[in-house]
Amino acid sequence: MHQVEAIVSDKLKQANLRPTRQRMVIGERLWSGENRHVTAEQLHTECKEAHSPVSMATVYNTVHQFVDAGLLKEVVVASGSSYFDTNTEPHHHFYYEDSGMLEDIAAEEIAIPSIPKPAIADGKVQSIEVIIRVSGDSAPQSAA
Amino acid sequence: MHQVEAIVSDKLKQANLRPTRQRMVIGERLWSGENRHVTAEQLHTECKEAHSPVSMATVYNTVHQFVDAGLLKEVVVASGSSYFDTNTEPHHHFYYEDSGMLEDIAAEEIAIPSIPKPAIADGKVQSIEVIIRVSGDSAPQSAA
DNA sequence: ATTAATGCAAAATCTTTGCACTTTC
DNA sequence: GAAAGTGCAAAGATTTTGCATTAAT
Repeated sequence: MHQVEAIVSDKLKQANLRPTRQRMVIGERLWSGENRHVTAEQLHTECKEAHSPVSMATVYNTVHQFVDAGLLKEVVVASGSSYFDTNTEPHHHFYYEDSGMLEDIAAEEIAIPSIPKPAIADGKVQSIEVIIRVSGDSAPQSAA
Repeated sequence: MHQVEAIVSDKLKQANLRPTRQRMVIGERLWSGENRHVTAEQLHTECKEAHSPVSMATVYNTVHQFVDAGLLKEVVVASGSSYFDTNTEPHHHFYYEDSGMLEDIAAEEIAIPSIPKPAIADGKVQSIEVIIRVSGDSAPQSAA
C-alpha cells in the first residue's frame, strides 16, 4: 500500500533529484491519483495539512524542478498566478472563470488541421494550447 | 492630420468615458496605426516619452476601462504580466518565448471544427484562444 | 566529506486601493 | 458645483533570491 511513494520515488530518480521529505510530500499530493491542476499556494497548504510542511520557497523550487524535468506542466490562464498540471501530454483546457478551475481537454478532442508558420525562420514550436474560457456558472464537480 | 485624435475621441465617446488628457495619450499610442500588443509598463513609458506622462495607477485604470468597454483585449501568456491587444476580434497568437513578443493569427487561419461541451451545464463559452509557443530565435521584426 | 536541498526573511514584480486633489461636464 | 478622473504612496499578491543551516550521498 505504498504504491504512491514508489511512484514518486521513481519520478524523482528519473529526474535526478534527491528524494527529500519535501519533494516526497509534494510528489504524493501531485501523483496520488487523478491528474490535478494545483497552485503553489495549494501545495503549500496541503503539505501543511498532511503534517509535513514545506516552505513556499521550496514549493516553488520543487515545482519548477518538476517542470524542468518534464514531470509537470505549467499553465497560465490568468495574470498573477500559475497552475501546475500533472498531465504532461499535449492537451487543452477549459477555464472556468467564475471558480478559477481548469478542466483538461484531450488533444484529440480538438482538431487543429494546420497552423500558419511563425514569422521567425528557425523557431521551434514548443506547444499549441487551446484555452476555452467559460463563465456564467459555478464549476463542475469533476474539475480538479 | 489629427485623424488619430478623432478616432480616439470617438472610441472614448462610444465607451462613455470622458476625454481626459491621460486617456487621449494612451489611446493615441494604442490606435495610431497597426494593431499592437503592449504592457501597462510600455504604455507608461511611451506616454512619458510623448511628454504627456500618466501615472501607472491611471494606466491600469484606463486599460481596464478599455477592456471592459471592449476596446481592448487582455492576453495572458506568462505569469506576472498582461498584454493588451488592440485587436478585439476573436483571434489567436504566436508567443515568442525568447523575446516575449506576440504575433496575431487570424481566426480563420486555425480551423477548430468542434469543441467538446464544458462540464458545467449553463456556462457560456467566452472565448477560444490558441497560443502557439515558439522558441529558439529572436523575434520577428513585424511582431508588435 | 561533498554536494545538494531547505527555509527564512528580504526583495522584486506586477497590480490594486484609499484618499485628497483636479478636471470635465 | 456635481460627478468623474487622476496621482501618489501604500498595500497586496505572487514569485524569486541570498545565504546560513540541514540533509542526502
